[in-house]
Formats: sequence, C-alpha cells, structure tokens
Amino acid sequence: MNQESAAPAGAPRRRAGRPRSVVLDRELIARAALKLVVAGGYSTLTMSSVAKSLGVSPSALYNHVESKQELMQWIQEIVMDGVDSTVFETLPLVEALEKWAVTYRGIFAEHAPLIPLIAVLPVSGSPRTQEMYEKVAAGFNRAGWKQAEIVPAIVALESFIFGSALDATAPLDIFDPGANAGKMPSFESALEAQRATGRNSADAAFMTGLRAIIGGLMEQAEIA
Amino acid sequence: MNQESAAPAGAPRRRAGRPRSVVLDRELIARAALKLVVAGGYSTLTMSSVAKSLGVSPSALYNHVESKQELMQWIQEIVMDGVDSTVFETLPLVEALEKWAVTYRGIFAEHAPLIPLIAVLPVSGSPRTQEMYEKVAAGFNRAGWKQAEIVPAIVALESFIFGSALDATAPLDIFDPGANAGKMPSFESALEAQRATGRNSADAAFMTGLRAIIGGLMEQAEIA
DNA sequence: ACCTGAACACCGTTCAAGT
DNA sequence: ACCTGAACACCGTTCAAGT
Repeated sequence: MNQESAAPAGAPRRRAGRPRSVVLDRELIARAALKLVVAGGYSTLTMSSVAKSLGVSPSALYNHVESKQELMQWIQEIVMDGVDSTVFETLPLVEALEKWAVTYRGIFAEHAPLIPLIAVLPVSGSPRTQEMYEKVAAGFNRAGWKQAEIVPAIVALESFIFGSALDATAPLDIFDPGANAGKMPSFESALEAQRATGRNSADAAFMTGLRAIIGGLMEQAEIA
Repeated sequence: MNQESAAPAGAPRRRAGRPRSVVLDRELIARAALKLVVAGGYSTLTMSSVAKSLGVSPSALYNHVESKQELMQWIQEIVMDGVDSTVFETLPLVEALEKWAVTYRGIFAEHAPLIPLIAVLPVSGSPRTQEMYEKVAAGFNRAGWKQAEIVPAIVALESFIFGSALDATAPLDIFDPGANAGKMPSFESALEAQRATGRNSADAAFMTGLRAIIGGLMEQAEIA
C-alpha cells in the first residue's frame, strides 16, 4: 500500500507551466461571492450563481465550503475588514467610538442580510471581528474604564449600530401614515417637523442616538 | 345565462346548521401561523405547514394571502399587539420609555426573524405600529420636546431595541476566543470581569445601553 | 367564491462516477 | 484530490379544473 501510493519525495505532481484553468479555494470563492453581492445584492447570491461565476458546477463548491452559511461567514470576514478600528489607537475614546460607529454602520447598511447572522455567530470563527473587539476594548481600557463595564458598553454600541444599519435600508417614506392619515396627530406633526429640517431621517436618528448613547455611557461609567 | 345562475334574492345559499368544516380567513391563517412559530420557530413556518395545520392544500392559502411575506406581516401585527404603549399615558417619559423598551425588546427577541422585515416595512400596513408611534410621540410631546427632535429619538430607540433583540438570541458563549485565546488580552480580561458579575451579558448590555441612550437623549433634548 | 392537484421554477445539498 | 451530472428533498407560487 505504502509502496504503491508513494511518490518520489518532493517531486512535482504536475509539470510547471501547465496550470489548471480553475483552482478553487476559499479566497477565490469568497471574492466571487462578494462580487455577486456587490453587483446584484444578496438575493442574487446562490450556490449556483457563485459556481457559474467561477465556471464550475454547483456541487464542486462543496469540496471547499461546508454550506452556504459558511460562505456567508467568509463574506462577513471580508466585509468586517473594512471597519476601521485603528482610530482607537490615535484618538480619544469618545471621538474614536464615533468614527468607528459611523464606518461600521455604513458598511453593514450595505450588507444588511449579514446582520442577523453576525449577531448570532461565535466570534471565534472571525479573526477580524476579534481584532476589532481587542482594539475597542483597549480603547476603553486606556480611558480608565472599569473592566466589568467594558463588554456591556461594546455590546450596547454594537446593538445600536446593527439596528441602525437595518434601519438605514428602510424606504424614505416608511412613516407615511397612508389610510390612517389624521389619526395620529402627535406623530404626524413630529414627522412633519423632522421633514422640514431636510435631513435624512435615518441618518439624523443614527447621529442623535449615537451621541446620546456614547454620552450616556460616559456619564454612567465609573472610571477606575 | 342570467336566468340560470340567478338565485332568489336574499335566499341563503346554504341551509343553516350545515356549516363548512373550514372557512379560511385572515384571522384564522395568521393565528395558525403564529401557533406554528411559537411551537417550533420560524424555520418550521412554511406555506405547506400552515396549510397542513388548517387541513387545507397549500394553494388554497393563496385565495386569502398574497404571499408568505404578507403572512409574515400579519404575524407581526399580532406580535406588535403585545407591546405595551399605554405606559406613556400614566408614567413620566423616562420611566415610560424604559418599560416600553423592555417589553418591546423582550417580545422581538422571541420573533427575531421578523426584525429585518419590520425595519423596512411601511408603517401604513400596520395599524398597531401606528398606534404605538402615536402614543410614544404623545409622550415626548407631553414632556415638552421640540417637534423636530421627536422622530429621531424614537427611531434611535427602536434601532437600539431591534439590535438588542437580535443580540438576545446569540449563544451565551458567543465571545469565547477559541483558537485565538491569549491574543486579545484587553478584551479577554474585560470579558472575564463581566462574567464574574454573574449577569447575563446580553441583558446587562441592554439595560446599560438603554439607560445610556435614554439619559443621553434627555440631556441633548432642547425642551421647547 | 374557494378548493384541489399538478406543475413550475427555483433552492441547498448529496453522491456515485469519473479523472 | 477534486470535478461533473443526476438526483433528492424541499421551497413559494401559479393555474386549470372542479364544486
């Protein structure tokens, strides 16, 4: 058995200069999938569409990825790479948090279907996410926060960010009262006043809420 | 043609005492669907499963509902009914907001798959949601808030609530560092300190964040 | 008006067979 | 080791045919 399957040690199995037309791997598949998502949104992302874009049959993908869910994690990993966490190394905590949150929310507003997945996925599967948490936690640490208050603060901020990213995908006229116009006077006049400011409602809510939650956290924090 | 199909005006088409075994309607279908969800979660909710639970063929449902998406809206409407917005009529704004947010988040933690839908759905399709907004807006009004600041505050709170509801469905060990243990010292020690408190991480984050965002909003508010 | 049963156009995934 | 093609077990939805 050994003798039959053994090949000369170190001998190339294929001659150089005879590359395979396609060599699938994680990187290639993930990039192809992300490309499809960017081009046509998550509804166009199917195992078939990924396979087709790689010139391969759908079943071939399963030699490299366990499930569509795992492929989604790969995409998440790439997307997460776009979140800038270096700000915590150069800016005071409050400013760093604000910049971080703005880019974080902006990126996931464009990848909203990943949100329900991420919120539930173990971070151990995502080194980029772990790196991010480390940098954010270090920022809180440097600002003198009590250890036990850091994780709740991060999770609260992330919840707000993900919720706001979902909200950012809502249609602009989501609050139009429709047939019930006139039956909700308080809300309708508040809505009118907000509209008069000319600001995008989702963006205004995000910035207002972000400053409120950051400010509130800072106030509550018992600096060690 | 008229003569053949015409029946005596006002005559009952069926004798009394001979009820149809099933008379489908919106209420019946929505309740059956919700029952399935409560029993087995959203992954068990298919048009086939709903039809089966009603003793009817799947295609029969399409005489009463346009799509599964519409059925999901019906469920949302029922679920939304569980959110208590009357607190705004009896309690000061800050306490009312806190109670409202806690029940709101609790309910949608158990209906997380509805969240990406709701965040994007026009409120005109959901009278209960409209009622809720009216009561919340009235609460802000009564507290003397400037009109233009009410909607952003509500949307910010809702984003935090939805994000936290998603987060509440995460596994308890979601932050376990796995193979990268030791590589994220700041985060890991913060995590350890939080764990030592014995509090559920998601719940702690929600209450911390909720008080922070409410407190921060109140502070920012320019009372008219 | 409303139901059935067959059919359609998809999904993600598995697996024997090839190289 | 990795690919193909056929197949499986589903989805949501449509539609002609019945009553």
